[in-house]
Amino acid sequence: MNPEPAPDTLPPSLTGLTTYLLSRTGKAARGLLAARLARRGLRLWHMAVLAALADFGPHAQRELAVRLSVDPSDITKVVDDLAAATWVERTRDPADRRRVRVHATPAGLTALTELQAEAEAVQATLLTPLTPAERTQLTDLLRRVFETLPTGG
Amino acid sequence: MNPEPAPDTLPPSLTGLTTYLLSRTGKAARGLLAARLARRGLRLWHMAVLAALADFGPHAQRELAVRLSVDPSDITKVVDDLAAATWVERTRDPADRRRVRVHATPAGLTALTELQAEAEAVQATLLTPLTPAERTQLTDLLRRVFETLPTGG
DNA sequence: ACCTATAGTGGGTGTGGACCCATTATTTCT
DNA sequence: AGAAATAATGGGTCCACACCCACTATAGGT
Repeated sequence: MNPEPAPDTLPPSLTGLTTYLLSRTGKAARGLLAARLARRGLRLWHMAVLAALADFGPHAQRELAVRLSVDPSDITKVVDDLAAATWVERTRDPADRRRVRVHATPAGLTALTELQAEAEAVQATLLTPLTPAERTQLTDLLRRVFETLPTGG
Repeated sequence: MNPEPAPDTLPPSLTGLTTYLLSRTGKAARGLLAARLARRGLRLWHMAVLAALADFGPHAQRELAVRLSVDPSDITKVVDDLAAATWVERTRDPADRRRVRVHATPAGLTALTELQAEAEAVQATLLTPLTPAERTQLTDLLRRVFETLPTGG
């Protein structure tokens, strides 16, 4: 994650490409957030799953997998961790006992709020060079690009 | 790289975070470009090294490592590949015979132009929802964010 | 001459992410 | 009832990336 490595000037052939800028700033954003979550022993998927439960209520694990476009078997592992932290609970769906309904606990919701605060802190760091108006503008442009993404729009 | 996985709606708690949008669109950008380069048996660093040589002329390998913030031993491997493709040539620096001067061949420069075309194709795909004015606006905002990045100016 | 520092190289490690398969329990279809 | 589909789980694979160390060759300082 390239800590402090004497950043000579990069080739304009690269920095002139929006693709490159997106890729690099995206990686930085991801890295900063991941680092903060790592301090709590978490990864990005933990936050994503919590967010899905908070926004849309209880899910079967398979529903989580579909919504977040993750392999079901990986969802199992993420939910394992969240359950160990008492942030979510698993209950067999009585209507279809194959399904495991996952719901966030109050502690889980509180935790999510903290994680979101972390994300906003990263955001503040990242966007310092922009005025508030420009920040919302950037977010807006990004959201529109994101929504029509080839993979997962 | 999540090909076509039934993209249900994502949690607004996530999509409302600029950090998240940056991370995701950045990853998509990187993924699309990497996929195109992979078809030619290349990775992003190959393009980066070529770009550095094209923009700033011959480098000692260590200079490349510093400029691009890559480990010197990894630069060796990238230059190995580029040399095998006859896109760069290595020559011992007669003034300091420890140094290996790397310079791009004409073939290498032509190749770079093609790679840049690939990058612009990705860019076109990615930014379809935006008007030309908005695209330059996005690039502009991103460049400013990128230039003040915590890691790698 | 001697010692230290630097450039390049090869080989290796650790991590995270995406992916995949086999197994078990349960449901649905016929 | 029996067959086929589905949910969850545990186990692993594969790959890219960043990183690090040991070694050789050369240069520079004293």
